[in-house]
Amino acid sequence: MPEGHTIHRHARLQRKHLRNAGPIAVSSPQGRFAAGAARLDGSRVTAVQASGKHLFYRWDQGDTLHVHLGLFGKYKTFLGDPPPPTDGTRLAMRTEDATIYLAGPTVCEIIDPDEEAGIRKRLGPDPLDRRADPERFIANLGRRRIPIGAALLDQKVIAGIGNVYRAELLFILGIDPQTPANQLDSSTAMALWDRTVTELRRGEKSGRIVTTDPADFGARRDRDLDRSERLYAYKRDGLPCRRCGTEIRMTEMANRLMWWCPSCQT
DNA sequence: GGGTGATGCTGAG
DNA sequence: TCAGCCTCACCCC
Repeated sequence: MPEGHTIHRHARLQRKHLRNAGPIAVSSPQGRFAAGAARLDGSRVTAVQASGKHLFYRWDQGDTLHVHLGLFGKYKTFLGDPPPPTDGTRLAMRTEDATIYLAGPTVCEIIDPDEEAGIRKRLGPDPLDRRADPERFIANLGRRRIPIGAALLDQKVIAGIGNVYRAELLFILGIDPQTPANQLDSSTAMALWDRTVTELRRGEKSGRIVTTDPADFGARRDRDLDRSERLYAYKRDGLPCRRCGTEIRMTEMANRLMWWCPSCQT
């Protein structure tokens, strides 16, 4: 379930359990991270940081653990006695009161400072980072001729947007996904950044992606919405646009499926 | 119980 | 451009 909001949420929630807990029991039930787990076992976590879709854990013996969930990766956290790990559990971290299981990540590795610098260098500004500079995002767009629908998935342009938010943000701002990135005027680009910040923060808080207005469905909170009510465009091909009634269309862009309203997004 | 799709990304060609 | 990787939740019998 991982776009940037999920990763930042994991960082925030796991920080509570891991940071300044006692020594952490680290293992790799599945075995594929056995050497790394052995190296971390019994150490303490001093920080958990999210950057785009990457997670970095600082350990007091100097190591940094790097995790990227990819498409399939999932965390599960249990308070008290955890159930036995599944066959796919790559990493288990256990403190006195919580156990965190990680399964299916694309990346779970111990890295050195140079490697971390390399990863960070490849990332554009992160809308969930309060120190992020929107001007960098605008400058990045200005340098690309690719469609904005492709640029938003490029983590070097902006870090943390995934396939759902790409479709939703372009719909909300009424931007045709085919528009070349360098042809967005700077006020539109700034509005796109601002809305991205708003929506990702909203997702980080609630733990789910909701871009519609609950009030439109007679609901009070994001969590009260049915699955079919949460989004404007994503996976709604063939259904009427919530704003104008035109059929939502589906196409492929940057190797991923993309949904948009041909009448609202021009 | 089996089949399938998924909110990601890389590296080979 | 495209195959490949990683795991599990969900859907349909």
